[in-house]
Amino acid sequence: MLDYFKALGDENRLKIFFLLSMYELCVCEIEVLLDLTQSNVSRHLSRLKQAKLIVGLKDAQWMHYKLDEQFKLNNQHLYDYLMYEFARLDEFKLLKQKCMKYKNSAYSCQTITNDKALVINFLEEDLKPLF
Amino acid sequence: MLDYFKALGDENRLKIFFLLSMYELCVCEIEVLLDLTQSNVSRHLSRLKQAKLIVGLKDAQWMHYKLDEQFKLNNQHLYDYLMYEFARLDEFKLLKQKCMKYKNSAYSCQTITNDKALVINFLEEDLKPLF
DNA sequence: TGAGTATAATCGATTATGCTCATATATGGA
DNA sequence: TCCATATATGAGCATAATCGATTATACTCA
Repeated sequence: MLDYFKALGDENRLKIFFLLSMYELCVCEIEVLLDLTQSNVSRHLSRLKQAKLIVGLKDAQWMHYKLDEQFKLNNQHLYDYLMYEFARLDEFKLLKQKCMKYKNSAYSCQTITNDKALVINFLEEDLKPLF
Repeated sequence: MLDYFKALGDENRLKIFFLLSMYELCVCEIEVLLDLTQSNVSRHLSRLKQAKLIVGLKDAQWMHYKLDEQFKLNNQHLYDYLMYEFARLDEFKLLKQKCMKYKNSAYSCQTITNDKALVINFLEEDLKPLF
């Protein structure tokens, strides 16, 4: 319980957890979606993995991360709480838009880091304001 | 949400929250039940209060703290999760025993700090091992 | 009003955390 | 084999959190 709270008690890790609650993503995708450095993302993912909130799957040179199914099953109330708040808060709604825009684009794991700044910019454009 | 996780992401604060989920308690009682210094307890209580997890009520020179009812109402899933885990984990079962032993004793807010070390010792004695 | 006590606030030392930069490891493909 | 790319990790730094000790404040009661 303490490990969960510590792991989720950081803004960036909470956002990463949110993204992974919607899609299985690799490090470079999270990097772009949250505009964080690679080493930073990798470290946060390690902490989430260590807390058994997420699991990593290696595919060629990419590491894909997703929520740990055991966590969901064994912590139903906490999971429900997280999903409820994610669906309710504007900050996460915007991030969801951004994530969907990426998923609907032609970008992928293989092309996303060719021009990171460009993709970050593209994803920021024209998000529907919620406020 | 982040504030809740940060506030509960500390062992001592989680224990304090647990104690207050059972009983309304004052600073000196928490001090003895968890064997922490006064300033330490006071600081942790401030953080929990700041996160709107607990509320403080002043009664003469004593500050009594208890869970914030609004928190319970507005965060049902998280609250249920906490109660479920508290009821399940040995660490909290032991602490509950200790707390009940105090409540059933002759000690009170007024007398508990006369000989702090003595009361701490008394409360530690003969707890039923759960392991 | 003054002594005693409970709680809060403050200070400095220590430790933990998050970040960046640089480097190491692993994989795929030329 | 050699290079490019993806990820992980170590070093160093800045900031924040934690803690004990001390001081300040607020309250009670004689």
